[in-house]
Amino acid sequence: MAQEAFYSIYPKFHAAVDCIIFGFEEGELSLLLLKRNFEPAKGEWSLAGGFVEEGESLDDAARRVVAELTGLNDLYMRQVHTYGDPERDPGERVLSTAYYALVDIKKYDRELVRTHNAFWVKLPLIPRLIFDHDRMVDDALRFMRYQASVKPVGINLLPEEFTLTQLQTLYEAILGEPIDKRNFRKRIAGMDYIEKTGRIDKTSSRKGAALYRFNREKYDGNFKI
Amino acid sequence: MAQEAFYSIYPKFHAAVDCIIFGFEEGELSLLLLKRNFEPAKGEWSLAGGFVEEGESLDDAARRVVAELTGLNDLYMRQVHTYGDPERDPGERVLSTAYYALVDIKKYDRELVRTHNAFWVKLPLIPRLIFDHDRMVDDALRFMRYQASVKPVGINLLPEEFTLTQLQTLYEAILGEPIDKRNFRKRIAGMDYIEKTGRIDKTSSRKGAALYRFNREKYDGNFKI
DNA sequence: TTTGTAAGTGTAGTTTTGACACCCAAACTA
DNA sequence: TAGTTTGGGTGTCAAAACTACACTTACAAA
Repeated sequence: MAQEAFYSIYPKFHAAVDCIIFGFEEGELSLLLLKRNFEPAKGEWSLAGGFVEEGESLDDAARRVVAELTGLNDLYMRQVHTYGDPERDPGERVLSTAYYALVDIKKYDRELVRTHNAFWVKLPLIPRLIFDHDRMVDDALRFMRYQASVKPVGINLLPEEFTLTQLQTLYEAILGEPIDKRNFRKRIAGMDYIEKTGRIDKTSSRKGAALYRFNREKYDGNFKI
Repeated sequence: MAQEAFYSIYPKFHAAVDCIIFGFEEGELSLLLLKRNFEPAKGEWSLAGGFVEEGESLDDAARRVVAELTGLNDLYMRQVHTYGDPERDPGERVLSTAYYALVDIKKYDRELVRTHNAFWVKLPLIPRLIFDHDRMVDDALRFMRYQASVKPVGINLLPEEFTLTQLQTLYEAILGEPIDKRNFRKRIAGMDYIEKTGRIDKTSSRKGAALYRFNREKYDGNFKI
């Protein structure tokens, strides 16, 4: 294309994506992190990342990186921020765009994760990460918390059907503070897009707890106008 | 550096920044837009943009682009999003990171703006923009509105000293809805970081209106803990 | 001195939020 | 089979936050 001539005098850069993959287990948020058995920074901990390929959008690159590690497609993912400090990667200059992903921690491909030498690490135990990945985690966590406080994205960390106690524990983990059970259930009762399935979960208590599910149609109907 | 070998097999891309420059005048938000007298897309309207240079961070590139157009440094600027669709620029592939900037519309360098063939356009009159710049404006506006609802970033659109009526009109423009005068003033009265200067603005009314200023120290003291 | 303009001020009703404690259903055990 | 254990489920009241609403004031200009 003739227009290429306009751009050719400008520099080009490597472009990467780094993914903050959240899971939820035993009442705590976890991140899926790589103990790198490859260069650069072999032996250190990092986020799951990869270079953007020709003809691939940033969003697609992030989806590919997460799918290669977990076997999961169709995850809830959002772009967080792009990091462009010339010194951020000590090797060569790389622009990196961070995405967060929410995973139902029961579902990922354990074999894939093992072969990548990746591990779920609970939030308070996160080790120091390479480059500026610590900051990416901070920013992603803040952004995810904000989103969770505004719309029910947290649902993506739970199985299709969940109990209200699970949902409350999840939100306590996300927001980092205890929530009053009755007030919480009152609020949920006001959300018609979180609906009883009629089924009962018997694993968590003798009495059994009602299972709920998220109804996307009702939610979109309420808010998309 | 030896590590460069790891990256050299991956593609490189042009990286650009595009800036959504907000101003406030006559009770309405405006954007500073370019009527392009240069290729590509000569004759069409676009955001102020530029390519990232070697050794320059994304933030610095955005500051440079805005400074080159307005003569202003030290503006309030925030990264909005990075756009990476391979087809987004019909010329050649370019990753573009959008930033918004808030300008006191009294202060910019008129000569610079004129030579760039740039114009302040009130929000409802914004023309169709090139590439995906329309979407960038949407995203920036949504993000700026959110930030303004949470912290007093709007202040950056006003002169150092301002009246409460100006401030209210500004917030009405940002939020797009009328605000009750007494409730607004009650709320502002509760913010000790918006303080009376003791001076009076006589330009807007016969009676004269008290001038206020934003006290950054008090604000940081209240919220940075 | 009259008139016009924007500045400035308080209250009462409503809604939202937050604190708080007990009974229930079922399974397990003695 | 009675008793115990465990998490599930439910309502009220007080405080705080928010919303609606209308008149007086100071000054300048006519």
